[in-house]
Amino acid sequence: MGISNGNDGQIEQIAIKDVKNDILKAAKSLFATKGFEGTTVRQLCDKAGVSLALVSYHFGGKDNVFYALFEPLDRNFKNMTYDLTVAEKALRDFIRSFVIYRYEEPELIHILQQELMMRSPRLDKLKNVILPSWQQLRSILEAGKLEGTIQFDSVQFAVNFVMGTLIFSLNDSFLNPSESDQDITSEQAAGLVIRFVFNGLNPTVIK
Amino acid sequence: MGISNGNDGQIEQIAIKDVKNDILKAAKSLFATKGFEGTTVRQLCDKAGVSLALVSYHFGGKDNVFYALFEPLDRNFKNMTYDLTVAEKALRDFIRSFVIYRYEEPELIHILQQELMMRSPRLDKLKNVILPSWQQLRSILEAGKLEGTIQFDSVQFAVNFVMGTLIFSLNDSFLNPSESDQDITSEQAAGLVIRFVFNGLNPTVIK
DNA sequence: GATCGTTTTGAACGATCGTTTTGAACGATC
DNA sequence: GATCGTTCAAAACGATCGTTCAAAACGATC
Repeated sequence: MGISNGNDGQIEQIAIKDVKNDILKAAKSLFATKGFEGTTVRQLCDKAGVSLALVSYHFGGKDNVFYALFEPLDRNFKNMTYDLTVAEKALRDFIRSFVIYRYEEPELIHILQQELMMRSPRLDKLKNVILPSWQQLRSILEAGKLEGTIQFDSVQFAVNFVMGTLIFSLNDSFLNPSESDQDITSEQAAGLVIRFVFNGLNPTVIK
Repeated sequence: MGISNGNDGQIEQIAIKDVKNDILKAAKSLFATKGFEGTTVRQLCDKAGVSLALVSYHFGGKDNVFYALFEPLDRNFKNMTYDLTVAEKALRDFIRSFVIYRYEEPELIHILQQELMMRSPRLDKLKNVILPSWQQLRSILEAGKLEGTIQFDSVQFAVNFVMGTLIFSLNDSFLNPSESDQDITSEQAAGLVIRFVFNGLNPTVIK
């Protein structure tokens, strides 16, 4: 589109190619609802309103559209650290930031869930995105065990438990999607998950 | 193959068609590892060691192979009830039987997980299999809330939390499949999940 | 051993997949 | 205004998808 409105090309950043963004937006939506394999390039281009050839032209193939979706997410997750001197608080912060991100980018998180479940061949290249946060969670849990504020036998199971709660508990109803639409803020959602993780269904007062 | 070893045809039950069973076995394995869409009929028949046309001939199509996988599971889940007068025990029993089934049929459960995550178009016909157990869980949780032994705000989130823990916490490590192979019995696994569900990571003595 | 229905085979079908090709349209530079 | 590289649209590409078909092979019955 017509960039460079007389100025130096410095504002190029905000006006880059509509087409690439349109494809990415359509891909995010389609991959989330129909999965990667379930989405065809033609559906993608139809939804994006661009010609069929442009996926290959701009991205070099369907796969690269997928990977391009997670590049910003990769950058976001790189520089996250938590204070391990108080593991309990670190875990709360971890959950909170995860839930908040989930509210900001529900489709990306949903795609990640699908790919994890499918053990898709694309996971290899997604490890950069996923591994850091899982390792941070693992560190937090191990610190909490030493601290005595967190209890578990197997770190592996504990990590999976927390991740499972993060991923699953906030989902809409799988089978009665009608009765979903529970409007809660990301802060409320985070509190909910935190209580599940720390106390399960135990009917004790939460501190 | 040669059935009817001189007797009446009464033992037919154990000797039914090799081909159909071979296809089902191959399908269970392939669908679990590569997903339904990721599996081709040709791979299926190769693995089963049968000719390409036999999937359509015996089952009438790839889809019907999929549904046939869950017919026995459907029958199993129909007649399950739990004593709701003691919801806490009912929930423990529910979790235990789920975990045990998970150990008996890990591939079927894994396929179900995938289909749920994908919100696949096949879920409609799988509702017969899935809905009953989810509704039972829901009933148990609601009974427990009345009883005062189980605490939560939204039934929906609570159901998802329990299911997420059941499904996720026992998974092998998604990203380091090497360090999996944690050999625990289904009884131990059930105990683990029960503790997660009831107490989370809370470092309190379990009763 | 001829005849029947059932099961299996190999080849082919039309449809659709992701990708490539061709050439026109565009804006920038000289 | 001619020429350049970039961007886009239409058509076509080979490959592969799930399924079907005609004929061969099989087992049971007469």
